Amino acid sequence: MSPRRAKVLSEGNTSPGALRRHLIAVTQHLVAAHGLTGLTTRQIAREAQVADGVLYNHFANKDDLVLTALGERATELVGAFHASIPEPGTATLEENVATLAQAALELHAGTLPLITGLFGQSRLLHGFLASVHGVQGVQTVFAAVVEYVRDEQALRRASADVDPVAIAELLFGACQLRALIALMGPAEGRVKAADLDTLISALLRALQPATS
Amino acid sequence: MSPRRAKVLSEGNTSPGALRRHLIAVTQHLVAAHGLTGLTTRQIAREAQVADGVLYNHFANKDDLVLTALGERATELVGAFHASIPEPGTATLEENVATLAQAALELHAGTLPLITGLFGQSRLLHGFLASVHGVQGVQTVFAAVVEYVRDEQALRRASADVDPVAIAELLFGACQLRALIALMGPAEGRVKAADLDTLISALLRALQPATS
Amino acid sequence: MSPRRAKVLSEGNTSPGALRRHLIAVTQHLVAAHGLTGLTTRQIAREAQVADGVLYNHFANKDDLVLTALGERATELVGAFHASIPEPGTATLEENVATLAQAALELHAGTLPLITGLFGQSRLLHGFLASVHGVQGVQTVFAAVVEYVRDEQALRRASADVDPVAIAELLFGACQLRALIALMGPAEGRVKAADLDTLISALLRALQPATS
Amino acid sequence: MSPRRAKVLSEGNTSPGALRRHLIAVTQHLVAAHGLTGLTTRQIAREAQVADGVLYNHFANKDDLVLTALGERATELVGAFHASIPEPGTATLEENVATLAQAALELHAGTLPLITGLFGQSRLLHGFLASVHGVQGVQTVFAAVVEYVRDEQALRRASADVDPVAIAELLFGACQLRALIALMGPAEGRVKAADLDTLISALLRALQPATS
DNA sequence: TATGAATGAGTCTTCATTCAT
DNA sequence: GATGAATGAAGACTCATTCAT
Repeated sequence: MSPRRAKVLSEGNTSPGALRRHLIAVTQHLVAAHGLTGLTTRQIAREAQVADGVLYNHFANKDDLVLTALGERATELVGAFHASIPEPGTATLEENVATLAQAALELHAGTLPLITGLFGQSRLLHGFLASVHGVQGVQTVFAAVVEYVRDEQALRRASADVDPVAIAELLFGACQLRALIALMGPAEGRVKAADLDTLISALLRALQPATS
Repeated sequence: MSPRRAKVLSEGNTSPGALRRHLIAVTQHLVAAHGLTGLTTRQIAREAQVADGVLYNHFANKDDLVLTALGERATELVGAFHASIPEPGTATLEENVATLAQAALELHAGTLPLITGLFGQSRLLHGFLASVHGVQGVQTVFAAVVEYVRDEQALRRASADVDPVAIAELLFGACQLRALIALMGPAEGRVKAADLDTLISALLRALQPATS
Repeated sequence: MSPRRAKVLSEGNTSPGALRRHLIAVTQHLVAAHGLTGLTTRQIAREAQVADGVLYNHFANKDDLVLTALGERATELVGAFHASIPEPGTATLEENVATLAQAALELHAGTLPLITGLFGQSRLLHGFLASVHGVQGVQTVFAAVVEYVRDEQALRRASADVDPVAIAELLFGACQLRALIALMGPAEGRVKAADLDTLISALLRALQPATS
Repeated sequence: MSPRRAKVLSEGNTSPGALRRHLIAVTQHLVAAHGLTGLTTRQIAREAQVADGVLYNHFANKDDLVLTALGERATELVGAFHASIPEPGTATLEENVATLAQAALELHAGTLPLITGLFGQSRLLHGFLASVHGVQGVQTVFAAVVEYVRDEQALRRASADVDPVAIAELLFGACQLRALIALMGPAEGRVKAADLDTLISALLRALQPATS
């Protein structure tokens, strides 16, 4: 009579798209935990406690599911990062840079495991980039940091002599490096509250206005 | 005494292990061009213009070949980097940082495509790390940069107030970031002479001795 | 709810595990007909009129299928033999020995082709022995004959001077010998009603009570 | 100049066919030790300390080598058995039956591992049977036992009422059974001096002349 | 004749995808 | 929509055989 409901979904939840969301969540979880490389549709189905075929009722194919899951997660992470960007001129520059560094570390720690298996699979990679460009693109993240630095320069809290893009590259790069190294270690306790102090000090030296 | 030779190998090349080297080179090329993920033994064989089974006359299995190829290439890149490290106190600090940055960019641009598909395949990843640790390990690269900075600090050409490790992280991180972004672009013309000037300026600001 | 059905299975046969049983039967047939040595998964699939991969939907791997098929068939044969063992003291000793001999011949004729390819493949061999020991073990077959002889000795229908184990060895051995020789002949018409009369006479001479 | 000599062969041994014999011996050894199933040409070559290809300089192909090795060994074993057959009328019947039983056990213990992997490979099996028929065939072994029994019957040392063929079947069968069971146990210490006393007693009962 | 690397058909197995129910 | 067995194209690897030297 009524369409069969997947066992996992609580009985009350018959809203259309509930299973779709469940599959996305499971996929995100599996990718974050074990990477893209070993991921099979059967694993996803089993972890989701759902039949092997359901996937194809909600997605065109595996790539579609994976890309959707990755895209959504990336959008979340990007959103979280944007929300963390401090208002220029408030607090101290040091506090703000620390905030940015922490946020950047979390962004990369979250992002890197997702995309690590994407390179060399151009179809997936470009699908991912396309899906991420559309919404609140990744490049906006970088731009936002550049923007922040520029604003602080305008406010004379940062030296106008340093290139804001270079600062953003140094900040993001160091965080990405740390995230990548963490990825090579044991799977547990990936990033947590890393000690970013020395990095921040060095960046502040680069930013500091000329001591008149 | 002399066994059959593979058709691909030029007639003059009868040196033992020629095909082994050929397979390694082909594998390095394929990994650099398309990543580890889609790499199949048949692809390697076809690209090498050789029968499917040859691989197993020279390597224990696919992993053995891949690890050997990756390890050799990494060792080459590491060696090239080490050779580029300037002597502290010679030339100007700026010239030296520029040299280091260029070398770091080349190192990461060469390294990243190799290891990008390694994450999530712990067997391969750890095999790779083990094989690279043995000789002139990767970690020595980072240490060498730290060492260089420390030496310049001792020579008073760089401020003693900045953490050498932080500088190395910023330098390597920014280069890795650029390499990763290049990886996402069109497959051709990966690195070339990148414009590192703004990065170098920013780093120099971080390094500069207090203007007394 | 009802999944796709394999084309081979008659339309009426929707019982779960039908294809599993089909694969087992096909495997038993192939092993009985051509032995274990040349048996490939593709042969099984083709003979079963089924795709190459089905096997792995129902069994962990080829060994699992083969062991299951062999174990089931052996259990059947052992069961049939046990059912044929006459009640001591009933009928005549000669009739009973004839019954036993016929049953033993059938047991060995059925068993020998199954295990003939097992030697030298210790993994399979031990798997088979383990799987057969569990239920109504093979060794119970031998013990049952020994038991029968002992009972007839207690009833004074057989001489107490002869070793029951020796009688069982002679009986089983001769039947195994015939089964092996049949295996070497043309593949068709393996056993049929063999002429066991002379064997039975000889065994009865060994069993006969001392003519006082 | 002089044709290359295989390293294993002592330098003095340049007689043609020496390497051929070496390969046969190695093959016999390997088959006896590990059976036919896992036997590869490379194994043979390595064990023989010889290049992979030599085999094809002395034999048409692997089957030819294997069949030759098996045939020779079988002929040896058959010869040894024939040599053991006692002269009818000499010694006691019991001693002679014991001698025959021991010889039969050795024959089967040596033969069975050789042919165990042959069933189900009709090409090999029939090649083997053909090669053994030619010379001093296997069936002559059985016939010789029948003959022996018949002679003892003529000498009145064995009852004329028992079928000599049946006696031979019982004797050979029991020995084959023991050899097969030994094959299923641990690989070491295959047969050795088995306790055949009870078997011999039982056979003697079957053979004993009517107590007039 | 001996060498031993090269060959490639064939083996077991995996896995994204389909589809009858 | 949901189910889960069936499908079959690939993938890694083996091994008897060939052949230039």
